[in-house]
Amino acid sequence: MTTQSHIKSTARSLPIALLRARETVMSPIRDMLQSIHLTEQKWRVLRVLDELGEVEQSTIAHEACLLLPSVTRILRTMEAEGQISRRRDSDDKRRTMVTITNAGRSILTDNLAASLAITGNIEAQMGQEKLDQLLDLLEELQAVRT
Amino acid sequence: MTTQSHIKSTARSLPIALLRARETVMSPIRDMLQSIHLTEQKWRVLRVLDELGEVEQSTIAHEACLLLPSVTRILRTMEAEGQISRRRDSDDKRRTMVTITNAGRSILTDNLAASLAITGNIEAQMGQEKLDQLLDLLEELQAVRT
DNA sequence: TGTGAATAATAAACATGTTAACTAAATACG
DNA sequence: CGTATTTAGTTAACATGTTTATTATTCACA
Repeated sequence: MTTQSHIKSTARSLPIALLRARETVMSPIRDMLQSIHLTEQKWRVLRVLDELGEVEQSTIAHEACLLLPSVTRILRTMEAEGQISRRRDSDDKRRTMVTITNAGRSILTDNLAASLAITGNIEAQMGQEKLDQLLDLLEELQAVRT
Repeated sequence: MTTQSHIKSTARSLPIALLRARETVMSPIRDMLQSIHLTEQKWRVLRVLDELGEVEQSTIAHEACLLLPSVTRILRTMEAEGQISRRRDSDDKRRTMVTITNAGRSILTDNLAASLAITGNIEAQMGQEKLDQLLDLLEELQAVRT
């Protein structure tokens, strides 16, 4: 028995449970990313760009769960490193359109096997069905109006 | 069609899906915390201490998904603000034992109704059964060896 | 069509998180 | 015993994220 104030256990607190689960999943991924000198944030940007093609910076921010000022700084270094390219949109000159370069895409493909191994390990322990179910529920949760 | 490199969509990427789902859930909670001048991290520390009673700082770090240097800094200000108290363990003088104070516990109880309302809203949209299922799956995922 | 509001992005100041090095205490075990 | 290793916590330097203000451009609509 503890001194608890009749509050739901942290394991049943949705934000804490999501955070802890994410830490578990990210641990081996962080190891992989560290070995290729890529931050978690840059990796998400590459994933989003690979998926969506050419998009504006606000879209990257939204999809990769980053704030726009972070995106500005991150893209500046990613452009310098040749992983992405940027151009001013001619229709709306406020917009900067961003695309992944071949070099950027190579980073993803070069590490595809390692990524699949990490996912495979989790799938082997939880079972494919449960993992799919979890991803379905997470997608549904994302769609909730808050 | 996009330029995609045969990589699973980000919505089916476990770490990205967990992050996005967490952003959805945290949005109203962040509003609540901002109104009581509490950071997300301090809120997690209070939740963990309320749940576990007196624990050492490493335990807080592990349970609240924080690094030890962050815990050091966070606890220093929380002690100054009277939300927690610390004492040197007499058996093992390396350890610092931490407890939540009544003032700290009050912060949790004072905001219990608001927290329940946020959870209630999500539950109303997803259904209790699915939410329970999601929490079960998240607990299971946390237990995976990586 | 012109003027106020909204939007995209950036810059600067600040807060927070992270890494590496360090201190103090405890443990392992030769 | 006593010396090497491990552990708990802190500090300091650095990297990253966050907030607020600013600029440039476009949109809304009177």
